[in-house]
Amino acid sequence: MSEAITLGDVAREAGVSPSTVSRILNGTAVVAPSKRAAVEAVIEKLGYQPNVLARGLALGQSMSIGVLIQEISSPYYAEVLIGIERGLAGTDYHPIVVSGHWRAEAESEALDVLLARRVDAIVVMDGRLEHKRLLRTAQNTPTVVVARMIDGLESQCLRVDNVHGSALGTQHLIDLGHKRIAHIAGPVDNHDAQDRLEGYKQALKGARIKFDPDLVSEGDFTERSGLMAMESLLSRTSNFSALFCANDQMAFGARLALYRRGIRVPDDVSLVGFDDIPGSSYCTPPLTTVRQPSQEVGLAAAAAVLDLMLGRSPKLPSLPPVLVVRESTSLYRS
Amino acid sequence: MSEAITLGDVAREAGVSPSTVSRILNGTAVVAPSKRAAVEAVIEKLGYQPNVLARGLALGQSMSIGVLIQEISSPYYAEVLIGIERGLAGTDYHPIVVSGHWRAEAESEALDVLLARRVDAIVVMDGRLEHKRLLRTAQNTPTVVVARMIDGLESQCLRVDNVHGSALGTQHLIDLGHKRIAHIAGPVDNHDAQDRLEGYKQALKGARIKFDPDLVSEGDFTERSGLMAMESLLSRTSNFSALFCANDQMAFGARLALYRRGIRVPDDVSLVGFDDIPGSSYCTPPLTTVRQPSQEVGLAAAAAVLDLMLGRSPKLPSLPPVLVVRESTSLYRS
DNA sequence: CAAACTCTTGACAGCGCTTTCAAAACCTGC
DNA sequence: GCAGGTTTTGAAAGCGCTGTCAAGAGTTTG
Repeated sequence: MSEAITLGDVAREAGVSPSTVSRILNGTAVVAPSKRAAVEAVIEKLGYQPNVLARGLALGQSMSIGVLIQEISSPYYAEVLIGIERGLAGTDYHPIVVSGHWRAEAESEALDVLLARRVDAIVVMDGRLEHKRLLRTAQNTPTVVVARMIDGLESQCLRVDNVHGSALGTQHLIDLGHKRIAHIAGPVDNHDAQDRLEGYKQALKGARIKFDPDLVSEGDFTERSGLMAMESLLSRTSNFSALFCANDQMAFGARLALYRRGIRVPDDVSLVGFDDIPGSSYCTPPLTTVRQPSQEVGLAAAAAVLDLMLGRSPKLPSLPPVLVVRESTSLYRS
Repeated sequence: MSEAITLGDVAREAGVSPSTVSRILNGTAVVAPSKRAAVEAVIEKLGYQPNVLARGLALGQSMSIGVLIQEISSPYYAEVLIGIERGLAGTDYHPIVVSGHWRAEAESEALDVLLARRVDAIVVMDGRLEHKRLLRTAQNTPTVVVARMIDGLESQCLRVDNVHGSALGTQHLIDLGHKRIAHIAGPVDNHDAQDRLEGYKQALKGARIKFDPDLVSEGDFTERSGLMAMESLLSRTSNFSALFCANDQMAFGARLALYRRGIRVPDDVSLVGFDDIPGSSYCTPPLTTVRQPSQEVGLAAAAAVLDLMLGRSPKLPSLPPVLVVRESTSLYRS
């Protein structure tokens, strides 16, 4: 493992001072064309790459943005991550991502990892980390919170309108003539899940369909939980013609439960999900769902932290969810 | 944005020298219990967190492991990433991941990013980066290559036996009585894709079924390409009763194409995929597939770089693919 | 042609930490 | 109670880079 080449090596080889090399590298000042050429030649020859860490130490900037997500394996987060990656492309900042696994304690440790690496800004996605901790962190490090609303940090929270999106999905079912619409909700302690349940209720109310608690079952956003929620629902009743799930992954699980019982989608029951993860357009039948603009969320989060670091107040666009009608829903027929 | 607390602050506050604090932090030497207690109290009180970057500079180690993947959105990579994350948990190392998007140039830039950050080791997954570049990099930085075989770096390449796995999947179809077995292959220039095609051929040969080029169609590992490949295949012939896809994502696409034509799975055609990504057990019908132990791959890669950094020669286990029979395959009936 | 500038350059301190080295403090035992 | 040995501790240098500052080189002007 040969030692890496340093700026000093370049300087010596080119017969100039380290300062000069630094200036050329950063364009901090004008240097004589001849020296510039010489230095650039040496850099090329030696294959020199500046040490970002050392630079960061000197500048008091690490040039990295911490991203705290819950599960890297979740397609939804993956999409947002892509957005962040793209939003940071072209800048000298790079994301470093850690996962919290939906456990406050693990999230806290993950946050420590980011802080210890002196990330210049943080994007926190979802999770159960205490508000206090988040507020304190935001005080010292520019922070943007996605998919959560933290009191006292409103201007740095980026959320899509889940209530509205959920109403959209439910309304679609209502428009197709369905009256008995079941719902598989997310974890009760999750803000998004609550909002989606709320949107479902609102849409029902708007259509003068009375809310029936028996028609809702709870999952935890995973496929597996969707399957189980569906089964528990079916064991209670099969008196429904449509199902709205709080996310696509649970919709997949539910769809499998239906398949197992020989209940056809959309012929026997219409199915609507939420998120529009990449797999949703390729399941059978392609899933009608409420699309969350996940990449755009990532893009916006990246833009926001960039703004924050420049001392500007970030403008967080409102990203409206939209209904994507595919093939898992059809007209109600008795 | 208040300034972060430094080791010096702690030292001053505790009335000891920075060296002493450092020693306590790292357990580098014995210090008087009284001072240790004092320092620890101050650390607690101030909420001090060591600056990993500064520490890295002094030590010549960044405490981070670079991971070059192709697409963060690919479920397969996501799984491997989880493995790496877990394999690194408990150490002081942390992964920093960059994506190459299957483009040699982008990969090269991504690698530069890692090198500029002076990562202590690198895990390269797949991709099209030139061997030369990889070899040169490996010379200076401990490197493990996953899903590729680089001449001259064999002992640091981790691959699963794709030929064997593919034969397994094909053989399963043969065992079920199928004779006309189609194949949707991956990109010809991809090593894994080649091996899987090879395995398919070998299994056919073993069963004395002659290979029919008309029955293979090429995709690029995405759902979309699977759909298109299937359509092009179907436009050519529908004289097959089974389909083996080079990965699960293409299997999903193919499955959709079949669905669109009203061809039932597994009743009309049996379907086998490769990888066993998380979604595969929750599609309808759950997909029979050849499981790649992706998390284990990540775990092994992590263990290997850790070994490499300690100067030990890494032991890369051979991780055999296994057939996972689910519900997308059934006995051949004419 | 010297005075008065302006532009380019290098020396040096410092970012937060570790580590070497030598001094200070503490032990032995005689 | 002190020589000799063993710990514990702090001063200082250094990791690779940037930024300040003042010196040096180069221009312009009266």
